[in-house]
Amino acid sequence: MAPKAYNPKEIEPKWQEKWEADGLYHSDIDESRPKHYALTMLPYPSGDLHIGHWYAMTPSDARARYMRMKGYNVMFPMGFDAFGLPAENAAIKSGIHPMVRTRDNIVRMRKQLRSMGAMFDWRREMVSCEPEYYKWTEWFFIQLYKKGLAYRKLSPVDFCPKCNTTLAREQVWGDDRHCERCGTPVIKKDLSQWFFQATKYADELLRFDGIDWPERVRTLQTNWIDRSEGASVIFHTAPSPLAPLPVGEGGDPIEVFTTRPDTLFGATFMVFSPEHPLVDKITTPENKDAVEAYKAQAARQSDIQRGAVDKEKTGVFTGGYAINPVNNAKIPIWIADYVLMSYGTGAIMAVPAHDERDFAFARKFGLEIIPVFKAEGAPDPDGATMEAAFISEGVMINSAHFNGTKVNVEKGRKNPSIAAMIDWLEEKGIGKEMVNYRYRDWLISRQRYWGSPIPMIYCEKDGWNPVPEDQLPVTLPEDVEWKPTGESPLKLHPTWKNTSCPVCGGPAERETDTMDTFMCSSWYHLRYLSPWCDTAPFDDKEYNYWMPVDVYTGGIEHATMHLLYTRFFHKALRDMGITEGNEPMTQLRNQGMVLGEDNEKMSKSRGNVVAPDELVEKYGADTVRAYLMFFARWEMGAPWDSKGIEGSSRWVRRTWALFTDDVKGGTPTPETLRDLRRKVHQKLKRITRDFENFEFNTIVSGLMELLNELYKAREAGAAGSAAWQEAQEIYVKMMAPVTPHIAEELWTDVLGKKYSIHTQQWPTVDEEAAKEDEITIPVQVNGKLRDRVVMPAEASDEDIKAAALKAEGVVKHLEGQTPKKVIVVKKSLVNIVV
RNA sequence: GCCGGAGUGGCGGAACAGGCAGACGCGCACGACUCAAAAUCGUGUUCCGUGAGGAGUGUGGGUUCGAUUCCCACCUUCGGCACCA
Repeated sequence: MAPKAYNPKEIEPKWQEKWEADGLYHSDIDESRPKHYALTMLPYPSGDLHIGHWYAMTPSDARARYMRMKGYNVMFPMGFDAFGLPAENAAIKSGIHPMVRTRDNIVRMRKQLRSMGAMFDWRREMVSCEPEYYKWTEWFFIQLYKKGLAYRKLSPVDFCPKCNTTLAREQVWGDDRHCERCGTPVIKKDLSQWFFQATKYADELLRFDGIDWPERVRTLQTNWIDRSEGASVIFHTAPSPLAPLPVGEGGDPIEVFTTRPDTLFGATFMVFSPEHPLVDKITTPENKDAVEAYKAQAARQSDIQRGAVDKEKTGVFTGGYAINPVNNAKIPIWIADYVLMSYGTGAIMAVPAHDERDFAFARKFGLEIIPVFKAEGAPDPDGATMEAAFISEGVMINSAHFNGTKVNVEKGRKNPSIAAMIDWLEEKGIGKEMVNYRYRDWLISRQRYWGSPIPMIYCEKDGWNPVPEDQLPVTLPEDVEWKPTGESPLKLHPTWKNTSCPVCGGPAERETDTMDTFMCSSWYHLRYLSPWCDTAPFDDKEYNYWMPVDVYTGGIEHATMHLLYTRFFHKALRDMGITEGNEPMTQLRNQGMVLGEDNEKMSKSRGNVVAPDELVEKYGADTVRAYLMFFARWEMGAPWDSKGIEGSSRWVRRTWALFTDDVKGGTPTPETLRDLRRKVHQKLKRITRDFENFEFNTIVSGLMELLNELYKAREAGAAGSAAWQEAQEIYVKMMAPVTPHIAEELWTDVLGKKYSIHTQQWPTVDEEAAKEDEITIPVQVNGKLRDRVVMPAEASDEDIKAAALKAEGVVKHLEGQTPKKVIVVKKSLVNIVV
């Protein structure tokens, strides 16, 4: 019988259908086995599965399969993050309803996802734009509202004029502050919107106890939150010439945040942000024109202009004064755009002697500079002549009873001078220890249609109230007009917003903004637990068994957005008793990006997009899977190489040939069989380790090496022996997570083993078989390789040393000299020093 | 400026306790098979040198018998943050 040719087009759909029919990848609660919840970030249903999706999902799938073979009860679900701007923008252009388009795309992408041969349990699929899902997104909003974590605030927000919607801080990218989605520079708008109080959890979000997340992500999140320790100090406005008041009495309080309270005695002026609410009040008539002009100019400038670091300092004097609470000094108040309303309190105490910015400002405008610490032992510096702000360690001066206190470079209370000052401020009641964050509350509102409705109702009499929970979901109306107006189409709908107040029953209006889609993706891992559940967002039984997520995989680009939101969400729910544990995802791993062959990011406009469907058509899914795992370090990514896939294709076909060639066994020597078993078990050991460590490229290269060994062994007549049978079995089991279809075909049909390969146990290493009998030991003279000696594995160091000294290459290089020292590294190397 | 990755052949990469640098694959060269090509198989492939040999993991130093691996300083590059008080 002629061997059957390798035909992925036949075997891949065949097994996919059988696995599906048998429910092979269904994951159900099974208390007798340890659980493993493997999660890969869900796609947005843009229409086509991209090679990047394959790159992200294939190794995740392979590892989930490996864990299953290791004996875990594995859940590996898949779904769609289906709300969002692109569908709505497409609707504005084409008139096709986003729901229609999204559902069509999902049908196509499901089919493409199935072609990967991944072990997704499709019974657990969730789609975030379906009312069965967003009912619970709304429910969560209400829970957060009831817990006091949702609030409404009028605030300047970043607004994308092209997408016609507000953006969260993290959706604004780049130096030119452009929209994450469309690249248009954002503008500022004042809108009243919903926020979640994520900052309440800032400190906890900085802790990563008990979770195995990459250093890189932890750093990004830590920098994003940017905790800074210091103190809040209350200054007061001083009596102005127009309204004289006794010093220390009256005046408006001015709260400032400072990381250097120990420099308070050197605060010689204050600077307000031009938008600070007290500016108008303190400005004196003679300064009014200049102040107004400066405010107008600052307002006109974009954030990028204002934010330029090397920009020359600008500012104007308001005519107003403040009282420094530590020494009652009367100090002038200026406004300058280097003070931002969005950080701290929008006002600073300026200490020019010890802050570079304040120093530059003081020199430019001739303001007083008083040094309050100096290098130990140095003469007192003179504020009038010093050339730069002094920021190293030293001792305090010019600071009343603090003089002599040591100042180091530590932050917060670790610095003795700061600790001493904070204690004193608190005792005197003029300030207190405080922590400030760059992190902001989460802006939820989007002036858009295609998102989950915000289930809130406004009544003239009773204000804002949540929709009663038994009336959820608030569904999106289907008959809306697509107009890019900057308002939600829900606002323009003639009747949808009209409702009655849940408190008084009188006429009221619904919130017409919808939710940020990050809200949907903050809890999708919970919906996978029981998407069939209609009485709660998830079934507790499923939660208790499966959660937390054991391995979460996805792109690094979500580090400060999705991953931070989902952690906040989990912690907030925990505090309401809805979830348990401190973190939703125990282990996180990030994959890199597949670039185009031109080394650029893949995009339609560049024409460098690689279509996975074509590759599957040409090579089969197994080859594409193997290549994606092989061609780069997973966490790094690499540019696509269309020639390289030939290597993976060759490996798959050579594997097929090895198993299907009609080759009779010979009379192998015992050494051949011993060698074969050794190679097999050594590779098994390494590949097992690589699966544990997410090192997918070496898993495939290891399989390639083993295949080469199998060919050699067959050449030496090993076919048909027991060792050969074992080698074949272990080889197929090891390739099963990587190339599930061909592995199944070889296991079930070619070898005739019991279906299915994917329910087999991962093989165990026979350490005895893996051991080397003989070892080749490199011998160096002065660190340079000169010869090798072959020794029995159990040879003593003495024997190895003796043999090494006699080796031909060594003798030649010793040239009769006596070795000073001979280093024998156990079973690995000899170095002779002369 | 601050924080964090990464620098190894023509290319992707390997080296997992500090111990043979370049596994595996792509590409390339030569050979076998073929009328020929493709496919397949085989051999070779870090650089310099005919050779013995020498050099070599971004650069410069250090520790060590021995450093891609550890330490110090720097360069390049990618990503994040940035007048953050």
